[in-house]
Amino acid sequence: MYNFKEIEQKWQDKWEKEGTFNAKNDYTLPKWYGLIEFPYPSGQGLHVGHPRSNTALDIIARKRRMQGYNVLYPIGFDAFGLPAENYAIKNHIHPKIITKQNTDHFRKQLKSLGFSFDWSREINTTDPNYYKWTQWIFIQLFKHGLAYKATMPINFCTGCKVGLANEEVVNGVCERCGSPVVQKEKSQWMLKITEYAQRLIDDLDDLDFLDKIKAQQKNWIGRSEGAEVNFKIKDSDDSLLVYTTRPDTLFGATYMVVSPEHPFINKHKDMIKNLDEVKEYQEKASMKSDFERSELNKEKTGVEIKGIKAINPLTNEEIPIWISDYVLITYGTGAIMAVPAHDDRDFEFAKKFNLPIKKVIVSKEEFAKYKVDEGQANSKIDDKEMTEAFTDVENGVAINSEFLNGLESKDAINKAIEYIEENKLGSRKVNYKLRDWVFSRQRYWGEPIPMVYCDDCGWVPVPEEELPLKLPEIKDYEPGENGESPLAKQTDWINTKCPHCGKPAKRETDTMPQWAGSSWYYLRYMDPHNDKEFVSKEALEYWSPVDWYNGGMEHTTLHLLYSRFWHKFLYDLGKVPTKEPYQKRTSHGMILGENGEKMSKSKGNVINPDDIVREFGADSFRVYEMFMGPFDQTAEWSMDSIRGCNKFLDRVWSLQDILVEGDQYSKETENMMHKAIKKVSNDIEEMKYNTSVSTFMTMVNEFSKLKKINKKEYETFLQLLNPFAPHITEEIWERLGHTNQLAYEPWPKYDEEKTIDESIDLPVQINGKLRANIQIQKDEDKDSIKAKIHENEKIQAYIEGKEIVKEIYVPNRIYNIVIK
RNA sequence: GCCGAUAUGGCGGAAUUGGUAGACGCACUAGACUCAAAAUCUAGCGAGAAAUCAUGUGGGUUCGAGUCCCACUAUCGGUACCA
Repeated sequence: MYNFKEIEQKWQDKWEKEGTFNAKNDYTLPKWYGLIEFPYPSGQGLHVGHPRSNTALDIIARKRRMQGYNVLYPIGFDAFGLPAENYAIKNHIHPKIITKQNTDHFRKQLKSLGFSFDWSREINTTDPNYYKWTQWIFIQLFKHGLAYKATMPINFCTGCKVGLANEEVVNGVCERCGSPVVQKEKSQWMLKITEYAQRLIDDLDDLDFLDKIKAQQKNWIGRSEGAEVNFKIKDSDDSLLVYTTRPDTLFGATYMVVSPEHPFINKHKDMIKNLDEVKEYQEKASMKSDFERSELNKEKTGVEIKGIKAINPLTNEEIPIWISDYVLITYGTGAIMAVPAHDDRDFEFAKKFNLPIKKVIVSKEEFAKYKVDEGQANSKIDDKEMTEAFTDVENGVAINSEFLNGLESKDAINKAIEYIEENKLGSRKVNYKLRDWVFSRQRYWGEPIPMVYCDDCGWVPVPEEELPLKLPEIKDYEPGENGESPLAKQTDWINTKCPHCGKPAKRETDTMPQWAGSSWYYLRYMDPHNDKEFVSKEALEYWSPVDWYNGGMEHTTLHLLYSRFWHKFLYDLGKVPTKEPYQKRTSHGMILGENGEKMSKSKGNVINPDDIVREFGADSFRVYEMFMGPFDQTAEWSMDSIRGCNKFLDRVWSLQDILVEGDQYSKETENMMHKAIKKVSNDIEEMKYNTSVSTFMTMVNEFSKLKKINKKEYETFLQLLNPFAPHITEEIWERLGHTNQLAYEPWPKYDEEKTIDESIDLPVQINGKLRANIQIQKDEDKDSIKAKIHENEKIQAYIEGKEIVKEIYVPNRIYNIVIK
């Protein structure tokens, strides 16, 4: 048994003292920048999921150093956030103190795992020297019109008493506390991320992100193409604008629907005959939480707005207008034309309220069957027969639609838009699901938004030379009943002078969301102690972009999107040199408890990394997390398995007992050594760590079998294993007589020639079934192989008396005889 | 519903991308060492008496399919009245 406790402490101390892994400020060297998501220092301490990500990229960082790169592998803490604040409210301890305690604990835990972080660049989002620049970026956004105040119906969590971004609402309840979320009108700071929607899609093309991550980004942005069309209101100059992706179905629009919040209703209240009924419906809808609204989506509700009719611009028919909450004010124009025959939701609504259903599209098969002639209305297809809407764009042909008749849906859409534009009825339009980012939080523990409101000048940013605008020390963290920030009670702090005109003015009391600090942290690492700029130009030019970013799948939509947005904004200002922040993004799978369930305190299946380090050592922990399964997939924790990894390292240590001299690979191992170097080198790049570890195990088995390992072999082995198990390998390296550290030894090279076996155990199949193996030389002549095979007794027994149809030889791979 | 993924021994998982299915590890069994146990070491370990059968199910392509194609099923993750 090797003494991992002593060894790991020894090397960690040495690394710390010597700053072994600090990135060099020599900008002439080839660089590599690896990034892991900086942790939120929770009270629970490090989770076993953190080391999975950290070890994976640590391995790459360590390999890159051995390959001669100047490596930046930084670490910091994303320390603003609700848990610390909620803890503060409960226990009356300042979040700053909690955060400091948690951060110290995290730092100690991370250090005990031997990650090659550059601790000299540690950052913390709650440090005024850091959030100074977060505030600075906000001011730039404001100055360029991308930050604005708007009174918006926002998601309001009844538990946290705080406005939430759409992203923080899960199934209608608060992502953090699980309380119901209701709609509330509130003046909020908003960021115009929608302005970047198209670029956030387009620029994905040049990035090396996992496909599923790109897909998630695109889904979230949710681009759709269609048209906006105006429907005239009868007996009025007004019209109602709708958005549709299916302008080819215009002839089938038999009614319209507006969302309960639509201004149309108030505007025309004089014409509405059943105003009370409509108002009552509006009221009911506003009382519903998001949860109820989606919960009730099975059963549609609505009220007809009586007294007002719209005119279908293509058929000139009068159609009714309804109000219903299945139409959302936040998407498109907040109003729709309903085509019940070709939209599932409209169909359901029409069935319930007995509205006409008019079929204007049939499937290609149906179209062929009825031989519907172009330009001819068709009565053979009975609208009443429909039991569900026909929505397939790929397979539709227009009917009963005058000039669209006979066109396939895709062409019909284009023709319809052309017609609409020519006749000034509307225009082509692209829509996105993505909405502007609600950037205000009515909370204490976040970056103060550096804005001042002056009655005369409006919103004025805090002058940049006054940044950071520090978060004031307060005692009461409880948010106000109406959802105001706790800062709203700090009159001393609020009252200030207008930076513009000098008159008395008031500070913004909302703070930034947790996403803010993490939207640009990768930039600060490049130059963390700069007090003149957020990063120096030289550092940016040298380190940009992040070469490889790894983190959890839970952050591949929002965090990634938000930081890409900020980065693009900074790029437009000429402040950063690249269009995108991260060149490559990968994600690790979750680690579940031993019972296959998500680790949680309540389930009692949480594994504490400290216990694992104490019992097996950091190296065993690291090796196990890499061995447990494919890196990008969910894996269950197994104590038995980690013991196996610990045993493996014991055997690595024991190889010292069978060490012999030698400065060349021995004959018996040469082939294996070259293969192993190749395999491990490639595996690391593809994050196939589990098979790298099995390669190491196979090597140890082989050396044990040979009962010897020479110095050269041992050295190469240690070099390959070093990124995975840095402490034990450094220790043995030293014991082999080296005075330099393994961490900067050049990565071993392999010779392709020598990875190829000289003699091959060639499988021989008959009709695709394995029947024998024969020994051949590499690239042996086919005739010679054929002769050997036909001499083989086993084979002869099989082909005796049978007709040989053909013989297939795949050089050096397989030989197959087909018989009848 | 939509998007994405996954399915291989008792278990975690390998398989050079169409070429010997089950590498490596765990668990298990036997042996060595020990008074004994643990640890360690050695050997065995998909099913079947065998022919053979086996990579979620059913088809297909091929000399040859875990891998490719078609149609399903199950599980997991994300998302959802987005017109």
